[in-house]
Parts: sequence; C-alpha cells; structure tokens
Amino acid sequence: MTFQTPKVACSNCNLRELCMPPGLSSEEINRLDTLVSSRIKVKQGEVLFNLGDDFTSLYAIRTGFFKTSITSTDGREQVTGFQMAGEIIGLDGIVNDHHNCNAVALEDADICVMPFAKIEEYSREFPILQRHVHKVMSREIVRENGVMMLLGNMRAEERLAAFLLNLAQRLHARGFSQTEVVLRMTREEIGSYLGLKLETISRTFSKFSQDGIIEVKQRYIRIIDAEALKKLYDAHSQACH
Amino acid sequence: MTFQTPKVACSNCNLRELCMPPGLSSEEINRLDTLVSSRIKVKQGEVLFNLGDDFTSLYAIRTGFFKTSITSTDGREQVTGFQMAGEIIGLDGIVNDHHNCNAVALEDADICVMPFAKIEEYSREFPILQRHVHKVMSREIVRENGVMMLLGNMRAEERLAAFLLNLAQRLHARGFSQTEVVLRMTREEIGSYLGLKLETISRTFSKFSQDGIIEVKQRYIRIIDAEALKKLYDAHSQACH
DNA sequence: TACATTCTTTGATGTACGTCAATCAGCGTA
DNA sequence: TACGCTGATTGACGTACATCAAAGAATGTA
Repeated sequence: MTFQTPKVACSNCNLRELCMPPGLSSEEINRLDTLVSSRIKVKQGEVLFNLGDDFTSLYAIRTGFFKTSITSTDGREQVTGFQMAGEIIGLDGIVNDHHNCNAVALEDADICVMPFAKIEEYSREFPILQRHVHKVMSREIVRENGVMMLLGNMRAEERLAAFLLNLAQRLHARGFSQTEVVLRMTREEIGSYLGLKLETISRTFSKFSQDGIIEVKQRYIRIIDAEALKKLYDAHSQACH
Repeated sequence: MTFQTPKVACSNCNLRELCMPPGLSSEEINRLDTLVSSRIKVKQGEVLFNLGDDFTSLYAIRTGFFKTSITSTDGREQVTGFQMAGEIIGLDGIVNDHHNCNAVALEDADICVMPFAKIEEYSREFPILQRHVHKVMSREIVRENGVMMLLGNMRAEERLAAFLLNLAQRLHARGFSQTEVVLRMTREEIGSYLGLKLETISRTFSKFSQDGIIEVKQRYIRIIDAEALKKLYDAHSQACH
C-alpha cells in the first residue's frame, strides 16, 4: 500500500458521476475537491483494511477491483461483495469505529481516501452531499437484501445467472462491453459470495457453456444469450412453482 | 393503520436510548421532540409499507414487532429481517425514494413517524444526530453481512442457534428475560429468514428440545443451555473442518 | 359444542449440491 | 524447456435439506 498526494481532483475525474452527487455548482465541486485527503495504491492481493482495523475513512475506488469478506472464528470466509471503480467501501466501519470486514484488492487499485469526519462536516454544509451519502448507504442495504434473496431462495444456476448479469450491467455502466466480462475473482470467491462451492461454480459455467448461453475461457466470459440468463434468473418463478 | 398526533415525546420515552443518540443536551432533546411528526398504530397482520410505496419517512418502533421482506416476481418471499421496539425501519427507501421491501406487523404496533427530510435537516444542525443516523445505517449493513454468513456458510442447526441467541440478546437489551422468548413469527417466516423450509425449522427445534438445549411449547421457547447454542454457532469451526 | 382455519409436527422419500479425488491448463520463474 | 504452483475441470459418491403427505395442536367462530 503506497501513499501519494492527490493529483487528480474530483472536479475533473471521469468517475465523478459515480462517486459524487449530481447537480453541484462549480464552487461546491471545488470545495469538495478537498474531501479526498490522499490517494492510495493497493496492489493485487494486498489489503486495504482488515476486520478490526480502526475506521477513519471511506474509500472511493478510482481504478481496480476489490472483494470484501468476513471470516468466522475458524477462518472460513464469506465474501460479502465485489466492488469496482466508482464504488465506495468502508461503510461497515461507521457503526463502531472499527472495520467489520476485510477489503482485498483483486486487481491493482487506486483509491481516494475520504476521511469520514470530513464527509460529515461537508454533509452538514451541502444537503446534496448529505443526501448522496445516505443514498450510497441505502443502496448497499438494498443490494444486500437482494443477496439474501439469492442465498435464501435461489438455485445454483439462478444465482450464477444473477451474478453474471449484475457484473455485466455494472461494467456496462462504466463504458465497458455489456457482453464481455473478465472475472477478477476465482471460482472459489464467486462460490463464497453465492453460497456455493467452487466445483459447483465450475460445473454451472460448463453447463451454461454447453447450453450456448455463455462462452467460457478461464476468467474470460462472453454472454451469448443474455435473455436466457434473465429467464433463468426469473425462472425461479416457474422452477420453484 | 390509524393515525394520531404524538402524545409521548422522545424526551420522556423510555426507548430513547435505543432510538436516539446519547449525549444530547436537554435543549437539543426538546428540539428533537418535533422530529416525530405523527404516531401510527399498525395492527397485527397489517402493512406499514409495501415495496414500491413512496418513501417519505423512517419509522421507529415504539411497541410491536415487524418483519421486512422482499418478494420475487412470482411472489416468493424472502424475509430480510425482524424488528422490535427501539429499532428503525425504512432505510431501504432512501436510495430511490421508493420502498424496496415490505414491512408487516407481526404484533400490534405503535410507530413513530419521522419524516426523512426533517431527519436530514436536524442532522445538519446536530452532528450527534447525524452520526447516529450514519451508525444506524452502518449497523444494518453489518447485520446483513452476518446474515450472508449464516446463509452462505452455516448449517441448519447453526443458523437456528444464531437466530435464537440474537433474538434473546435483543430482548434482553430491552429488559426482558434472556432465556425466555415468545416467537412472534411462524416457523415458515423463520425459515424464510434463514434460507430453510418450515419443516426443517420444526425438526431442528425438536432436536434442540430432545438434546435438552431448549424447551419448546409452540411459540414459547426457553433457552436451557445457552452455552450449547453458542458452541453450535461457533462449532461451525469444527463441523466444517 | 362443533367446525374451520392456520400452524406445527413427524415420517418417508427425493435431489441439488457438497465432498473427495484425479487430471489438466495457465503462468511465472529458474 | 523444465518445473512448480495455483486455479479449473470433471467424475463418482455422499448427505443435508427439500419435498410430499398425513395427522395433530391451537385458536377463532358459528
């Protein structure tokens, strides 16, 4: 993890519409430029923060890809999410001033550090930012509700279909192809996230591939028939009566 | 759902230490008394809000017991949480100004309605309240992380043990017995929350009962051997190697 | 009191996914 | 080029939980 002073300001960051609220005046934006206290580079495999670490800041991902996870007493891992450019991590730390999960880079990453005290200060000043922060947290709550539905009610194929569609959609929102996905995580990590074993992930990929729904070449996935995936995801309806 | 004007002010509500931040001056508390715009009574089985409803307010439970759930296209239900006195519901609605889950009373309830615009206004004024709101949201995120661990990694007995311990602990924090729990929800609702079928819940209760860990009489549960439950919950460690 | 309804319990059987194990592919390094 | 390491695939088999089904409480209601 290497530190550096901010070079790129939010005001001319191309991720601004993802990280920052829309509708700010240029004065406000200039003020918010000072929200990012520093920039951190995190290499693949390195940790941004660990369960138990002091919480001081939220982190905006400028480039790179992360997983967050929690570990039980014995060290078993539950991946709680995958985060990409423009997304915020660290919200778990607010409640008790310590982080309640681990954040590991799955790809070399560039992070904007936003001291939470400053976020709160500016939030009091700018209602637009305040609302934005609330929305970011609420969005995370709603996302996790969706994961609970996956884990509680859906079968392996449905879970993986939902996972792929979600990933493709988020990448698409960042200007990447909607049909081509390069996975940054292992089968085991996907499995952990989806409550399945790595062998099941592998088998399900193979099945989708045989059915002509996707093309699989290691970490490279091409979505051939997005409709079929969507149907699987909803088919849930039929499959479970 | 019946409306009434607030009779009891936060300043002399015995749940204040659960709903409200600690450390407020008496002036501040008096000001915050106006946060609750109205009081609602929700009868057992009635809905506080449904998925898709306009979001305007957060709701503090004064008395009663709720479940929140999401439903897939076909109407299958995933219970996302159970809430009791002193807890806040509605956070899911902030992100897109519409509720993203359903909230149903499992017991006659008395609700404090807190318009979210007012919460934001007062938050800008009172940093202590602002921090409190952030903590409430963060706590919900961390809780859901824990549920993901339950659903993704743990076996039926472990899930139910965790569920019972959590319920007993929350009731205890509200001055009730730590060993006696009256369930307000059906086996099916517990099952939905824990990603299991109602028969599995019933069987697991019976097993715990045979093992002398709990006493079960319908909805009444007495925890005889809390240590055994805790061990099960951790035993996760051993059980899964 | 009878009866309907809803919830719970328990047994018999089925299955989706886990576990175990072997092989293979990709990639970095000497 | 060889070697080691990590990750992926695939098969054979096992099991935890689901499903199906029937009967038994509990509660409300005519």
